Amino acid sequence: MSLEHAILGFLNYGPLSGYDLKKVFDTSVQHFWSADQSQIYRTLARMAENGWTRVETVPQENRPDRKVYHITDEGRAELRRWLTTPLPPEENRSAPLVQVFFAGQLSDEEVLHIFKPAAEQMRQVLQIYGQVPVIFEEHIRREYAHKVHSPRDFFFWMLTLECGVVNARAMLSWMESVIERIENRDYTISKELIPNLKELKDEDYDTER
Amino acid sequence: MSLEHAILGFLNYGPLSGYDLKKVFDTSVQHFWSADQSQIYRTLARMAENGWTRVETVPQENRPDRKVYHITDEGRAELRRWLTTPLPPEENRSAPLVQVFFAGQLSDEEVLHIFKPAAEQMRQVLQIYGQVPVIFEEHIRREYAHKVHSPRDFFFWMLTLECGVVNARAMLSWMESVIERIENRDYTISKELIPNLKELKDEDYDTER
DNA sequence: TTCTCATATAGGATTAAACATCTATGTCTT
DNA sequence: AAGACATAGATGTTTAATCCTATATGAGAA
Repeated sequence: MSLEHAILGFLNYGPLSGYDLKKVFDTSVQHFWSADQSQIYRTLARMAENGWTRVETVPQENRPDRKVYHITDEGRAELRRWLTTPLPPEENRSAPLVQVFFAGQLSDEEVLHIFKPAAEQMRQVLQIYGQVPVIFEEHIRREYAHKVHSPRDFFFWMLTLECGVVNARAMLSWMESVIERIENRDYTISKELIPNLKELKDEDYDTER
Repeated sequence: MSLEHAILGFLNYGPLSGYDLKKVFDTSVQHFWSADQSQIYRTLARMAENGWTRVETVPQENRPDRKVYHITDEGRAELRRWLTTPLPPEENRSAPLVQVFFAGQLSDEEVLHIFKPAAEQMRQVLQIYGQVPVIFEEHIRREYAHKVHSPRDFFFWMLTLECGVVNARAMLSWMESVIERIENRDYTISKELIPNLKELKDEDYDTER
């Protein structure tokens, strides 16, 4: 699980409570790792049992005590171990691609009715990405200034955004090319993208159905 | 859940057993939707309770009975409903990006030690994608020829591959650009990709640590 | 005055999935 | 003769995550 390691990564910049962590997740990594509030609390509790974190209970008046988590030496070791370990290839499950795979069972109009909102969604994602650095910088300047260590840290933070933009642009232009082909009733596959494709001949199809 | 709908999609081409389905998943959609064997059986059982499928038990000698699942009218209706419903935006969790985000805590060499295997992995993925149409076509010609309906069906199947290739290429060239920048100790963010980025000045950083 | 928002933590229920293991047997290879 | 592989199905356990709800209270807005 990476939630644990993401938490360790943040705690390594300084101690935080569950509440703090939720805010940090939402304002910095939500574009590639969303975290549920209750999940954060539960994970934090488990990590304290593991010995990766140490809890400091800060009493407050008229409010539940803040439980501030500090990273321990074991936690730091685990973070380093994980950060330097190449990850096994992810298998990405994509529900939209399931729709595409079975889209032959729909009419052209219905297919476009799926692709057009999806393309529009991608454009919105790109817009949101455009605003992430603004929000992120505000946040850094206000509350977390003391946690920005160096331009090099900042570089890696922004790389994750770059990755998102690259991805979203690639998806968008692919979707647009699909929309164009369908509108032109041109059901051909890009030879450039899929070179090993032999064209199936008519006799390969069961035209009975 | 899309596993249900993927199963409905396949059953709509013709009745299949759990065992058949596992093979079909592994040879056609594994590049964007892997399915666990036990998960398939359980889902199939649930769907039969739902009324989306009907079970036909085919006795065999010296072997467990085959339980062949047929799609019902309700199942077909549900499939259509789902296929024509635009999906809410997916939030993609990416453990590798978590590593990138916290890579500032590592040395350049250690970062390259993550990125280089990742890039190599991507190249392999692209190689595998190159062979998918070959395997897929063999499969179609042998066992599932009767299930290929039309060039249009085939078009959508191959679109899912196109998408994978587009994605993998985008990721690979991004990774290569990151590797290059790090090797040159050039920690700059692409202005073309992230235009809204104001450069942080030295006084914005806490140089104490 | 009521309502929402912010602060702060936490438990219950449910879900999708992964992982391991089990039951049977036929065929093919070493 | 032993082992691997294919056929065919199924259960138990654990994990990560989501959703909903509960407990407290202060501050500010409608």
